[in-house]
Amino acid sequence: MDYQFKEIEQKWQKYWAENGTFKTSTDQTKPKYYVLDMFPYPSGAGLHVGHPLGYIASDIFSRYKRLKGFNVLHPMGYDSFGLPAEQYAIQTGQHPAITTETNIATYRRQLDQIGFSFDWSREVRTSEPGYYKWTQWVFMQLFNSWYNLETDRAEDLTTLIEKFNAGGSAEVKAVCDEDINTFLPSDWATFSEEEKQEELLKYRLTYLKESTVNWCPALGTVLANDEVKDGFSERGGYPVEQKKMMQWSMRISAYAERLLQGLNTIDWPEPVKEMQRNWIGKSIGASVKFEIELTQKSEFSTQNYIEVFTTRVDTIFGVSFIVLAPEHELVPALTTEAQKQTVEQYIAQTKKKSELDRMADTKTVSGAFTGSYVVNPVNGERVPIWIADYVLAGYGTGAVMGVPSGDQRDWLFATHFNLPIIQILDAQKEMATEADATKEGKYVNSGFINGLTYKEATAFLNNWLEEQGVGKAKVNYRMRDAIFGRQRYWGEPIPVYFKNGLPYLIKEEELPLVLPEIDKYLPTESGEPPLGRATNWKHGEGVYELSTMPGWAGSSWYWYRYMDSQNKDEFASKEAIAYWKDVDLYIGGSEHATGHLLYSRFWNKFLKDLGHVTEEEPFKKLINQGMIQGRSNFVYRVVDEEGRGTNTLVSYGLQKNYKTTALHVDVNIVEHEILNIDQFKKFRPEFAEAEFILENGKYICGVEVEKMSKSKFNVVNPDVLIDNYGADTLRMYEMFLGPLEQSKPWNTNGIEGVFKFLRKFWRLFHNEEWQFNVNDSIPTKAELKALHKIIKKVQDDVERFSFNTSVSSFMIAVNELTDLKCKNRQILEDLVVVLSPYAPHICEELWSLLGHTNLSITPYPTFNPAYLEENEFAYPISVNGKMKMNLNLSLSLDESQVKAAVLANEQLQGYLEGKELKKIIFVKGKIVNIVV
RNA sequence: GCUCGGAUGGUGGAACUGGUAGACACGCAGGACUUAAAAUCCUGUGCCCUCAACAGGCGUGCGGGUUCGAUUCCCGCUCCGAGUACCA
Repeated sequence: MDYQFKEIEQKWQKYWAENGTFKTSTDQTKPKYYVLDMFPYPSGAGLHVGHPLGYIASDIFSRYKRLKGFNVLHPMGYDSFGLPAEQYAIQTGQHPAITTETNIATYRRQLDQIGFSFDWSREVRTSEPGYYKWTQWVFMQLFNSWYNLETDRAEDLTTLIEKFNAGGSAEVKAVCDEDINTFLPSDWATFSEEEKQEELLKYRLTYLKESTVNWCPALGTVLANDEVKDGFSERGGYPVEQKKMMQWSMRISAYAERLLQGLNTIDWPEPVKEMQRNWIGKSIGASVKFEIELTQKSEFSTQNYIEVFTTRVDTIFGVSFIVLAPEHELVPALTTEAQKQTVEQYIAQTKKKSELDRMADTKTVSGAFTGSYVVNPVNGERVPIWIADYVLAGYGTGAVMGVPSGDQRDWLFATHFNLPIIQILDAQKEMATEADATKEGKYVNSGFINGLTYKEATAFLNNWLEEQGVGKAKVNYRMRDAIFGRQRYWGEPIPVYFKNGLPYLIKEEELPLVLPEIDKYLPTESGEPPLGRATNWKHGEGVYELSTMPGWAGSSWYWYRYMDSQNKDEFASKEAIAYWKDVDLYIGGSEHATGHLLYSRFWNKFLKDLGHVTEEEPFKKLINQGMIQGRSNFVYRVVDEEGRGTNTLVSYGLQKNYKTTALHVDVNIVEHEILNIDQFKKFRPEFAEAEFILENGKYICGVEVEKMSKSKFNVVNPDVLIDNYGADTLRMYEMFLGPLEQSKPWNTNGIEGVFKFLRKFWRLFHNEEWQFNVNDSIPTKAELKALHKIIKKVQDDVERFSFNTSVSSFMIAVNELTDLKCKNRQILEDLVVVLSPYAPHICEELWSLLGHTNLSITPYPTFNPAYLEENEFAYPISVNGKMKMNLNLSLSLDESQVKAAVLANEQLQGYLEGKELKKIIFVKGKIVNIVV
């Protein structure tokens, strides 16, 4: 029989499932290799052709590694908490768990028919209580921990309390809230239980705090910074506003430096690392306190200075003004009676501007003078205090020192408001049109640092400021703590209850805290989160937390659960973690660069600090597969004089002769841009009687690359392709499409080529009557050469994730062996093994026809370079990089023999015409060029 | 604005450390088989000049450079894509 892909694929998928072929266990005799895909959120739309791209690549790699003798962990699961299921529940009343279950079933069916080698016995679902029990458990560990700067790691809260008992707050160097109290051990002892809890909350790695949050009214929840894009929610695109709320946060800022340093130790794409570096946003500089001028001092009870953060402390003699963010807490007190109206007007004006306006409008200079002054600590100069919205409340201290000569924004501000511009470096150019931020030259107009260079001045000033107690060198990070609560239903309950307004953890034995049933998935009438509707959502006297965890909670540790997914006593056993350690290869989209991938690194480092895991970084190597875009097809409807659509459609090439409107047409009824008119009439019944203006007898459609979406009729469903060509063809074609990491539009046009290849491959093993036919002859040189070329090529390609080029090489190899009429068993066996990661079903079938079993763990054939060696060559040689001629030369000749042979060559002699032969250029023992 | 990535035939793309640019596939054209179609196979296919062959010229976004030799390295630009954005 010819290649019957359906039969073969069903047969082997069933076989793999029944025999547990890809079930993995810890095997100390083999080296481990952990290949992980970013697990999907099971959306209702099912998989489109873009989703499996990364899974296919990771599957090829996993299968290849198994052949290479590794014990491969390659699991799959679902990130099954999330907004869409909940939005659907709000609309229909159907429980999100049911929606999720249905969607997962679809995903599973679609994944299964592609023939992945996942170990499904390890499947995880983040919305299962058996799983989220451990997400809650991690939360509890974070709640019970603090970050000790002296040991530079997280520690259990008991060590903090010990320090409080021993030396009071002075003993402690921690990453904590700013408003901590200072107290002696004796004070601590007198604190009430409530007071102690309140103080400890400021140190916990997950803590409750009043903070400004991104509030999305349409979704009725807060969002993390990475879930907001340009002032709109990432999911749904609803407007987001700033709001002050009591919120759970994760003290990820404690790990800023380690998260930054860790990037140097992992093999990730540079753009992702760069994004994380920017997100962490480390800047090295100094904080400086500017004392507020005496006249206003009386108004300040707690603070009589303004603290600024600068990366250019060396420019401090050039300060001609101070700018505060309009929201800065000292603004009301600093504003003088005379300036009150101006300032209040300005604040009102900036408040009106939305986040978006403020971002778009970076050119207009605006600001207001408060009427107050500070004193520059280095020279005693009076410096006016302004407010302006180019200073952000959320970064640094919300205040900057204005140095117009060295900073372009300060320059614009100074120019606009006529403030002095002071030259500070002798090498600075004229500052008539812009600031000069270069650090060259020696300082001038700069008091005691005159004559120093940038490096000297910075070091000197940092010291000086610290000695005077008015400043110090400081490192600032842009990364904020991550908001950890969502006012939604479909997420992990936070294992906390409240007593006297303070949070307490439930006991570990009480885990999991199971999500309660509620009547409606909406906030309560009083505006509480949906969990407020649950009856008896109480812990003894206390009420449980009503927020749930954000979407990223469950995905921040899931790779550990795969190591031991059924464990009821631990999130994973010590033995499993010691064996599997970390993820060797992680494949997924780059859209998670500053979300999931950062939070996962954070939790991993935390778990390491507590000794629960062994590695500092969770994902050794990361690959971002490119996005598959949609490729839309269009038909062109002719529009009449009045602009109404007619019943006539004109082919793409002729449309410029008419007035037309473009209409999306289902890509599945277009092949090579030629419209299938019969199917089109069914697709759009209103065009059943339409007239078609054709070119060369065909209707040609227009093409555009857009996002894949139902409304654009450009979604290609893998099910259809598998039905027509089989999973092996789909797998190879997805790889053939182009480099894995490159984004590209999907185009089904070339799939025939891959299908033809698989059929040819099948035929290598059969005679004309479709009988299985291989022989035991001795392989010829040519056959061995073809085989070893492909062994080497695939090995090299897979190791560098260049899967597209191997597909081409397979085609060449099969063409060569077909031409050689190769039926040799030895050759074909090795070929099957080499191809099997790419096209596992057909290879399993042929492997069994060859009389073998256990293809998935058969050793990868050993490459023997001897088969590729050649002795005689006829190859072109250029002279002076120009002319080309063929010389038959033996590669075994040494250099002088080659020279003699070249000189003796008649053709060359004619060309040389007595000119001297200067140089012969060899590459890999071959002459490539002769210089005369 | 900044950072990163990219630009190669009609199309997707190949060329791994500079060494025959365009592999492989699609498409197109022609042919074989067939009553016909499908399937399969064969041939051609970067552009220009040429009836054609031979030969030649031009060719990897643009302009320079290094080199015996550049798609590859360096400098300067143009365009496209992604991320980020008043971060002091």
